[in-house]
Amino acid sequence: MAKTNKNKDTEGQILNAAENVFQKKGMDGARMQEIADEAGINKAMLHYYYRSKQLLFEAVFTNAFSLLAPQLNKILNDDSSIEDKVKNFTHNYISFISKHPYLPNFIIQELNRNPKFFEKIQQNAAFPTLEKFKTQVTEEVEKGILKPIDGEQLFINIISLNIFPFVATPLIKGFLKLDDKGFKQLMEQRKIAVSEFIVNSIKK
Amino acid sequence: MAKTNKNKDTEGQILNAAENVFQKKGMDGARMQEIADEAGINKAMLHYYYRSKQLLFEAVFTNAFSLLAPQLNKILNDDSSIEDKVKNFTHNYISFISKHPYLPNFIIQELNRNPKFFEKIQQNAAFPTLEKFKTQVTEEVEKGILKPIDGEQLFINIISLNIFPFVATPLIKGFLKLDDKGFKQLMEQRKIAVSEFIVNSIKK
DNA sequence: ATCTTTGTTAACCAAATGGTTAAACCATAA
DNA sequence: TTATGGTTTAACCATTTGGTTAACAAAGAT
Repeated sequence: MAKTNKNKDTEGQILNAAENVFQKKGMDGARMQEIADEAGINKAMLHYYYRSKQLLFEAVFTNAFSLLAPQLNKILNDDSSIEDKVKNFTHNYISFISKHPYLPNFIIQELNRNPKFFEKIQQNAAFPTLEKFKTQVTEEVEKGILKPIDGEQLFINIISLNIFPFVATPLIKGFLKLDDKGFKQLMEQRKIAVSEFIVNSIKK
Repeated sequence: MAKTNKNKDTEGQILNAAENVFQKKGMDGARMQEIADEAGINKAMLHYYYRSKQLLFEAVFTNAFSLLAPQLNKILNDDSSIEDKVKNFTHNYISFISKHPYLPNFIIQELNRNPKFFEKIQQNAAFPTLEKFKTQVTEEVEKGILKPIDGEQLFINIISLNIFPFVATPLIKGFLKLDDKGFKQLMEQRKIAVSEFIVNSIKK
């Protein structure tokens, strides 16, 4: 039933299927049988390749985060100005997430369920840190490029504005009375609207 | 085990316990036995008063949303200027959520699990609509009080900035290397930081 | 006092679920 | 051809879980 089975090998098929099911239903809601059905194989194979539901889930989770991490690095560790980073990140991130709509909610939800998972993703090679971004904000404020603002708060603001609509999609669609198409259009507009909104606020 | 059992009656005790468990673990992760234990009663009582897990869950869910709805009405249907509403809402909402930290994530998560629940909460008497807010933004833009901005985008921005940190708490705590106390302080600062950020962006 | 309704419990049940096993399958190297 | 090793399957198992039942207690109602 899986649409995009790039992998011919069983192990990859399982991971693909597990991604679909876990990201839609979460650890608690997912069923091993459903993953097996989606992969078109016997349930015992899941255990043959991944031992347990927990381990299969962890494979999916770290995999998911390693997709997201490089996106965050673009705003945190790129060399351009804050203004340019905001513009680029907003544009790129919304494009990226439109292709992986379940990703942010999945990660946030499972991190809420078990905050210790954060340690697991921290081991990721590309794990992003805030340091550079914070000093850069301080510098640009001192140089008079930006209005005074705390780097941490700005970081939270940027990711809030970009990520939240994709986490709370049903809520937004409900309040704004949008169907799938309308929501997509609105997110398309946000590529510019959000960066304008941020730049308007911080640029001197 | 429940800390705040204001209700002496069994039915209320069950609802309190169910709120605790459902909001922390979600529909799929919650166990009827755990709710019974938390309420200090027999599991059969849950079914005696609420028939099924599904119905008990729905009672908790609509209850939770009816706490949140009046908060949203403050920004959508209050009579003050946009600037004042932003300031008030930001301040009040962050205070409110600090007392109910599981609320926004619970609602968002369960709405993702089953988007049809939106119809259920729409029947709520105090259900907020966007109409007034949108026309008010258009008016203030025309009067030259605000820079040109779309009302819907502004609404999304406001709730994103206010809600997201409470939905993605473990992520924020991880990136910013904060403990509980540090996170609380940061949210306290946001009461002013967020409204400044928004007002800076939209005020002419 | 006794009947009736409501509340409460322990024991029980059927279905679902994660996980295991033993046998079969199959490619490949000797 | 036939061992050999990894791969796959159907059947099975133990536990968990939402839900039920029948007996019992408490409290009004008559």
